[in-house]
Order: sequence, then structure tokens, then C-alpha cells
Amino acid sequence: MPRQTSQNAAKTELLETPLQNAGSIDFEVIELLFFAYRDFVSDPDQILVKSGFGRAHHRVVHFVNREPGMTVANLLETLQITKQSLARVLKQLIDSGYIRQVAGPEDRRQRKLYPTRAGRDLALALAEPQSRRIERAFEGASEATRESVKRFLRGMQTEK
Amino acid sequence: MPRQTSQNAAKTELLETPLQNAGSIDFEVIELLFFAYRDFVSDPDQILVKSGFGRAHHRVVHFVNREPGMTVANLLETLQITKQSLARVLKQLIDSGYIRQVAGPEDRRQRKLYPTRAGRDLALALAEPQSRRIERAFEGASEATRESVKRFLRGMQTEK
DNA sequence: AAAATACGTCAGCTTTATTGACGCATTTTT
DNA sequence: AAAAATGCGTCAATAAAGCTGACGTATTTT
Repeated sequence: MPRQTSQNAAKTELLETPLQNAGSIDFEVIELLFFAYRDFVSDPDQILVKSGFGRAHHRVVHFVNREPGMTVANLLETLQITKQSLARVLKQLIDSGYIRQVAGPEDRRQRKLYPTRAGRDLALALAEPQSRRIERAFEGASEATRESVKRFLRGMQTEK
Repeated sequence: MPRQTSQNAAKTELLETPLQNAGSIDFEVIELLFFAYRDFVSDPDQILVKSGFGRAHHRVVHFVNREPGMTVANLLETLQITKQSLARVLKQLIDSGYIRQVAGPEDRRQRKLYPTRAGRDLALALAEPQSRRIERAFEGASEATRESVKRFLRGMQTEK
């Protein structure tokens, strides 16, 4: 037993070695994803504060523009949040005139969601800096490389 | 002027066409990043609820393990949050024995942060499912392709 | 000796999310 | 036709995570 071991060395042990790519753990890419996403969302965040909206509003505006006529249930599944979380955000967007609801033509219980012109403009304004960032990250990349990156990102998704 | 235009057509106009890759806006990659990150963080989230911790704790544990001896100021800059946001999270991790502080040897105002053995184990447990997901997304990819993806992710960061 | 720095903390607030329950209109099943 | 299920909105209570601003202490720099 080592002498000079101040109380409970085993339990209070401090590790000074950096945790690096080791075993099968890829810390490098984990970190790259963190930083990439952190900066990726920082662009629209700056625009959103001006309108008094947040990230959640952004997501809703984005997906409703991408797929007009989607239902509330569709949106909940896409965002993977609860109905109650969506409620306030959606209400604000409707009240502000960015999104409107229409009763479903076949199933009238459904509320189909559509962007207004203002809603489309907002979606475009938010996407613009993100898209510029993506273009910058792809700078000089071949079409094949771009496809590889997309394939990687698709592979990161949980297959439904 | 069109007849049969119910009140204010221009202002309440509903857009039914999906917003697609158009002009210079790359909606496809924007969405891929959203879904990739959403699922990427869902893995550790499930582990964290068991310990009563959240995503913020994860980030702190991760970076302190990656760079033992980092200061509180380093961490704030990396995470891009405020001191007060970090305070509660860091305190909980210290109180729970995952992280410890040591006064800086040169500058004793600094608090250098180190993981304990438990803190390292937690970081590894959280990284494991994320790393498996990354490996799956890279399946069959050449070394060159992997490098391309990393280059893309680095390019997404705001240059400091 | 004075100023600046690194850190912790107090107090109050906002946003975003959660769970659970209920009500209404409508559609599907029995 | 009646009963059950579905899509949606809402109420109430709560939690996690972030924010701003201000101040105190120890320490280092000027």
C-alpha cells in the first residue's frame, strides 16, 4: 500500500490524461458534430430574437414550408416533441400571421398547416445564412464528396 | 381585379407549394443536419435521465474529460453559455463526485477542472452509443470519405 | 496601493420543454 | 344507432436550461 496517499485515493483519484480516440470511441467526430451544430443554429437564432421567436418557431416554420398541408400530428412526429410543447409555439405563429390552418378535406378533424407569404419569407430569411454556411463548408468539394457527406448525415438518423 | 376574392387575398394567401432547393438555398442539407443532430443527442439523453442529469451536464463531462485541467473560463468559451448557466450544472457534477477542482498552480485564482474515475466512466458511457452511431453512418466509407466528412464539419464552424 | 482578473453566488426572469387530464368534433368500429 | 377511437386544443402544474445584472473574495497585475 502506497504511503502518502491522502484520504481515499481510489475514490478521489483525479485523471489528468485527456480522453482521446481510443477503443472504438470516436471523440473527434463527436466534437465536430457538436461545434458544427452549435454554430449552424447560431445564425437563425440571431434573426429570431428580433421577432421574439425562438428555435422552436424556426423548426415549425421550416417544416410547414417544406411540406405545406402537413398536419399537427405530422409535425409532432417530425419534431419529436409533445403536443403541449408545440401548442404555444404554433399558436403564436398563427396569431402572428405566419401560418394558417385549414380543416382537412377528407378528415375534417385534421388541421392542415400552410405558410402565408410572410411565413415563406421568414423561412427563406432563416435558411439563407445556414445555406451560406453549408456552401462555405462544401467549398471546393466535388459532387461525389457532397453526396458522401449527405450519405453520412442520413446514416446518422435513427431509421424510423 | 378578380371577383370572388374573399377578404384580403393578398394578405391571407396560403402557399401550397413545397419550399424546395431553389436559388442558392440548400434545404436538403439543412434538414439532414437537423435530423442527424436530433438523433445523435437522443442516445446520451436516455442515459442521462437515469442519473438525473441533462444535456448540459453531458457537455461539461465531455469537455473536462477531453481536456483535463481546463479552467472554468475555457469551458464557458467552449460551450458559449454564461457563467451563471454553467454554475448550477458544474456544482451538481462536483457535488456528485464526477468532477473536481484544483487551484491553478501558477495562477491560484483559476480553478482547474479534472474528471474523477466516475466522471471518466460517465463520459465513456455517454460517448459509446454516439460513437456506434457514427461508425454505422460511416459504414463502408473509405478513409478519404471520412476525411471529407470531417472537413465538411470543420468548415461548418465559425472560425474563431 | 490601485486596478484588473478568475471565480462563485444571489436574486429574478424567460424559454422550452415535460406529464397528465379533460373536452369537443369527427370518424371508425361494433 | 351506439360505442370506441382519433385529431386537436387547452388547462394546470412543473422542470430544465438558459439569461441579465450585481456584488464579494482571493489573487495577480499594473
